[in-house]
Amino acid sequence: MIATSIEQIPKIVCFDDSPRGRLLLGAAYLFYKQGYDKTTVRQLGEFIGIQSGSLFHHFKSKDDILATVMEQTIIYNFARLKEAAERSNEPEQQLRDLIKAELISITGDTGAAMAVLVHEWFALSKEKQDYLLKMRNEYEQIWLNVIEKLRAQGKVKHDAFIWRRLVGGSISWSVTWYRPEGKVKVDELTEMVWEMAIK
Amino acid sequence: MIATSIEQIPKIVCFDDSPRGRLLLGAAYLFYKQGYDKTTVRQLGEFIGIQSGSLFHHFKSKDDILATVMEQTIIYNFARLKEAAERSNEPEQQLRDLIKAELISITGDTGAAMAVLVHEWFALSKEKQDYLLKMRNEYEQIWLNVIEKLRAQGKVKHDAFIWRRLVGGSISWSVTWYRPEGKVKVDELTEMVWEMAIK
DNA sequence: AACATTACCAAGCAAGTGCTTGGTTTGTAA
DNA sequence: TTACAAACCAAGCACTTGCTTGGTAATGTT
Repeated sequence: MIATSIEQIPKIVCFDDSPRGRLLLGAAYLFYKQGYDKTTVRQLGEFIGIQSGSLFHHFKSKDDILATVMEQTIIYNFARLKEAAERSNEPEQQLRDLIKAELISITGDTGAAMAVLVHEWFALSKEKQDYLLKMRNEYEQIWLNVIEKLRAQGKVKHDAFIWRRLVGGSISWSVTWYRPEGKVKVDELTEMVWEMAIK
Repeated sequence: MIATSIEQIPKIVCFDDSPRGRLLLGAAYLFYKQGYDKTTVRQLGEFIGIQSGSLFHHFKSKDDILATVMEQTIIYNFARLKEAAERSNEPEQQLRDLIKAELISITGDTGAAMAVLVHEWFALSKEKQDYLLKMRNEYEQIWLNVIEKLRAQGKVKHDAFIWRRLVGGSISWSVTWYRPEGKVKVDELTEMVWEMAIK
């Protein structure tokens, strides 16, 4: 059920294959599978094939590892969302692209890291939370821009913030049940969320 | 920001005011505020005003405290949902009642305990997960019954399971942002979710 | 070849963890 | 008053935790 070494798990694009990158990859996987607190530095060391003490050559604390996993994940998925938003000029299509991009972030290759981002948020220090929140706000701004265009066209009637939160909830929640290898494909799911959001 | 003794926090209906009940109330609060792992038995003891060792007179392990908090929460909110479903015979109104009931579970008095249920699920032993999953299934069945009625009327077109998960996601996610004491009232939010779900 | 940097090991420390133990207090009912 | 169980205390055990330290091997650069 749970892998015992880093060779057994799929790569994640936002982590390179330097020693540091592999460390982050392994950390993302273990934090995802068992939670941050239940993952010990000894276990993480063994997982990637070094002594636990050697971890602290790359990062100054376990906390720092978690924060870096989250930071890289946010940066990468921010870029992905931005790219999706620029793929079209037509708001309804833009919305479709945003939904799909976010679904892929959550259920695709970066899914484990994204889950860590949501689940272990409070394990972070307050300062790091604030720092990452700034990026999060930029991310949300992309959504809000599209929503406001849809509101101007009368296609969204509710408050933009709340609307985003309801739609975002549907998407985020998919981490708890959706499996990309299952029957329902991402495009279908995208369409269902899209219809619910805009009809 | 965070309370230091049990007198400062609001009661939760599913815990009585016996020593055992107060223990569970305090545990739900601390687990909610700081997470299960970061809450020590010493802190919990101090919070409710007894020695840490005395906790184990009431429960045989810290794990057992968490499981009991979750169990009581599920039982109580299962009853609440059942009651809501029986309030009307008209599916559209039933749906409204279900949405509102679940929103109240999550954002109202039992909110802290519900958050623990979601957040700390994997901290539970496998057997206890299985046990609680059975109750969870009964809970979901109430939803599915109403959805199937709506499908028969042609008011819901998508697959019932996925539909429920998208709507459930919107509702569950509200724990991350919604504050009952804020501007938006529960009835308004209910209406917004309802419209999104059925229109 | 000589040096510098990066990556790592082996061992262990200080602090904190859940939980146990043996005994004392408090409440309750006959 | 006596009897008994429930509720609790004070102390500490056995263990795990994140992290430090002083040193060695590997890697790359000039």
